[in-house]
Order: sequence, then C-alpha cells, then structure tokens
Amino acid sequence: MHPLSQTATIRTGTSAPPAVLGRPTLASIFLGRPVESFEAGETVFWQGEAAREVFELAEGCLRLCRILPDGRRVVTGFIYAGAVVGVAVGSRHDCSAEAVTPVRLRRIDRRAFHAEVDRSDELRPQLLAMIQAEVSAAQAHIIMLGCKTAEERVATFLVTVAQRTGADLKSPVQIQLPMTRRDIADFLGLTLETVSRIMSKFKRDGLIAPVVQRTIRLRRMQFLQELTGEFDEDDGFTGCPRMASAH
Amino acid sequence: MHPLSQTATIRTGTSAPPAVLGRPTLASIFLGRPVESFEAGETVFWQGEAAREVFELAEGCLRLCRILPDGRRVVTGFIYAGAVVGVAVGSRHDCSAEAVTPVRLRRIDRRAFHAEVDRSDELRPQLLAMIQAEVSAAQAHIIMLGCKTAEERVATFLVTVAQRTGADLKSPVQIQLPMTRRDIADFLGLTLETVSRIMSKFKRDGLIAPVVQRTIRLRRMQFLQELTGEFDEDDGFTGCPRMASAH
DNA sequence: CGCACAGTTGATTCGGCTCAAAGCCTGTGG
DNA sequence: CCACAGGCTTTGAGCCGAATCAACTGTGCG
Repeated sequence: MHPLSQTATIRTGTSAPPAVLGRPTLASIFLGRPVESFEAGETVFWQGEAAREVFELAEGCLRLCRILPDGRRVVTGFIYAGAVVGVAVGSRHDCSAEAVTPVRLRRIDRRAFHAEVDRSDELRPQLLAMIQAEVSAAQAHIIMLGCKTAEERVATFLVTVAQRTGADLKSPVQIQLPMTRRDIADFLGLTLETVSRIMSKFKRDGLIAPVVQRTIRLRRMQFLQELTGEFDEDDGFTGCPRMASAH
Repeated sequence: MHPLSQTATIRTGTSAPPAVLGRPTLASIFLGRPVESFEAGETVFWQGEAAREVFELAEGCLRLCRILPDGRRVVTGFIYAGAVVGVAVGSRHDCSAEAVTPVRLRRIDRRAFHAEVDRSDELRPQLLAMIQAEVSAAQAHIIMLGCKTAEERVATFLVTVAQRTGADLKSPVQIQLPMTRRDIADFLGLTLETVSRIMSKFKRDGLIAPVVQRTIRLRRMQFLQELTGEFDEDDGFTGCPRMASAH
C-alpha cells in the first residue's frame, strides 16, 4: 500500500513458519522480532547515539542524514524496504535515520546479529557483499558530488531510483519520489530551488512526466542516462563496477 | 626514506620469522609474498579490471581515482603504508590505483585472502572493522563534497592528513603532501587553482608554513579545525563517529 | 475558510571555474 | 657550470553556474 515497497518485502506473520528451513539470509535473522512502526518524520536512530542495534526495514523509506554544527544538512542516502541498516558503522551512528514515509521495521542487538552472521558460512559472505554494495554506493555518491553538474546529478538520481525498481531501463519507467525537494537537494549537494528548476526543465523537455503527486514517469531513459555524465556512446552506462573495456 | 612512511610499515625480510606466532593481523596474511615496486606515476590496478587480488601497501602512497567517459577525474582516496586495498569492491575495480610516490607492495589472490580471513576468528572482525573504517571515510568525504566551502575542504584535508600521523593535534604538526595540487583538487572537488589560492591564503594568515618542498607545518591546529566546519566551540572537533552529545 | 507547508519561478549575487601569464623547481645535456 | 625544457605552482582578470533572496502558487487538513 505504501509507496516504494516495490522490492522484495519480507512479510511474515509471527505465526507463519519462517523461511529458516530454506537458505538463510540476513533478513531471516530478524524473523520473529517484533515489528515497530514509525510515522513519517520520526527518527529511528540519532547521529552520535551509541550504535547498539541493527535494523531491517520491512516497509517504507528512510533518509540517512548528517547535520553539521552550524545546521547544514547532508542526506547520505535513502533506504528502502528490504535493506538492513546500521551494520557498517563504528561504535556510534554517524548519521540519523528519519522516516520519509510511514515505516515498519524490526531491530536486533548488534552483537547478536554479528554472532549469528559469524556462526553461518552462508551469512558471512552475504554480509560482506552487503557492505561492499554500500561502499560502492558511497563511491558513486562521491563521484556525483565530486564532479557532476546540477543537471547530471538530478539525472543520475532519477536513473538510480529507476534501477532500484529492477525494471528494464530501455523502456519508460514509473518511479516514486516520496522524499521532498529539500531531501533530494541535500542528497545531491544542491539547493531545493535548483532541483525544482531542473525537474521543471526535464518536464518541459519531455524527459519526465508527472503521473500523480510524488510519482513520475521517466519517458526517455536512454537520453536520461546520457545526461548522467557516465554514459559512453560506445559502451553504454558505465555505472559502478563496469567500465569501458579496451576493444 | 620515502615520504609518508610514518605509519607502522610491516618490514619483514623473507628470512625473518614472521609475527604469525603472535596475534595474526590482516597484514600478516601477506607475509612471505614477494614485494613489488612501482615508480611514481605507475598504475597498480585499473578501473574496470577484474578484481582478482588484494594488495598490502608496504611503503609509499597511492591515489585511487576514477575517470568519467569525458575525462573528468575524481580522486576517491589516498592510501598510505600499512593499508590493505581492493577488499571492499565487487568483481571489478571501480577505480584505478596509481603510485603517487615510489611504492612497495605485496599482493595476494582475493579468494585466498578471504579464505584465510574466513578461517580465523581473529581476522574476521578485523576485516569488518577495516571495511567499516572505509565506509566511515567515504561518509566523511560525502559530507565534505556535499556541503563544505572550498576553504573548509582544504582545512578538512589538512586536518585529516595530520590526524593520520597520530600526532597530538593541540600542538603544531608537520605533514607531508606528496601528491600534486591537481590530485588534492580532484580529491576535494575543486580546481587546482582554487586549492593553490587557499593554501596561499593559509600561509598569509600564518596557519601553515612551508618547511621544504611538499612538507608543511600546521601552526594553528585549533583554528584549522574550526575552519573545517565540523568544529563546535563547546564539544570540539566532531570528526566522524563522535557527536555533540546532549549534556 | 485559513493556515502551514511543499513546490515553482524570477531577479540578483557570488564563490569558484576558466583562461592566461608568469614564476619555480628538477633534471638533462652541452 | 650554465642553459634550457617540461612539469608543477602561483597569481590575476573575467565569467558563469548555482546559491540566495523573494514572491507566488498549489495542496492538503483542521
């Protein structure tokens, strides 16, 4: 029902026999733990707080943000249903996690989580892979902030969200943007006005079309991907790991 | 002899009995492997190349950089002696590693490395801690690129390098900057001219003083830390994990 | 209805980029 | 030993992309 719950959400009643008999996943560690709900705007954990627990987002969308002493804010990432948060941090959270939409999640003690992972030959590589994906996303973010123009950043953001849906990126994709312009701006290192202006320009140019509030349709994916600045005519979108190879 | 080999460099002749009998570390996995040398400017591994091996930097300094199709460059990080590189990546390197100074390193097959770590109850948490530090550094980089001014970025860079030396940050610190202005600029998301101008300004203001070529002395650490934008008068430098706590 | 909040759009400003020209080391060869 | 070349750095002048400041338009919601 909620927006952005398109990815594989683990829906398991406490009574239903969990998938523990099948292949264990990181998410399965949270089975049996009570589900908590947060209203949009509520904070799940705070920057600077001791990182005693890890969380599994069952439904909704979180923003991870960090505030500088003088009030400047950076959104370091958006978290969607199915993801596990709070693993790759030290003893304290370096950012706050705030609910963008109504959120449902489970939590478990960090030590217990790590003990469980450490015990399983199947889970250990999964954890590593998860953290690698996190590093990879951070890297991509650094590239964006380090050298892309405002237009390229917005295009990159839209394409990234579209990729997350798993849809075929050749044809038009419909995406949800539950976060505000300010959230997007703080994620992209821009102002909300600049984000708004560029979205308007993309609409004028027929690249995107509003569907309903906070839902848009990406109409010309190919062109959008070229606008990200990472598109090479010969080899296509060279997102994170792939690269223009020597012919 | 080489600059920037201030951190604990693992110096072990192949004949000397390695520290394997003591507590194993990630670095000890590389003991016995042959040491390779690279000239300044040479590339250790390439962006897009299959990531088949991990590396332990014994001496010197590497820059990790990523090139966009149109030639823009981002330096995602500098690696110093003692560090292990190439672990937290997927199947392909998402950036190249180039020698800033003459470099000496050891390499080992990724699978072998991971097998070794996976086998040891002591090494597994060390690997996790290492990757967490990497995530933390990436986060700090994102903050910097996301909302800091040019002056704050340069100050942050200088303070970060100073922290790495492990010196007491109250008193003046002497640091090596083996990389070029362009490297620093590409790391900070600025142009080399801007970096140069700001360094000149810091010199004029008595914050830093040149010692010899590529070596400077940070004379007023407190003030430099305030310039980073992460300094809070009450609680001091709120670098990565710590945070202004509720009193 | 009226308030609060998100988003859009316009006018103006400014920080950092671009372009250009010297300075400065380091190495090299006569 | 000096002259010269090439790369790195510094400094200046002008410009531009995005920020800032400000007004206005939806869009829920009590």
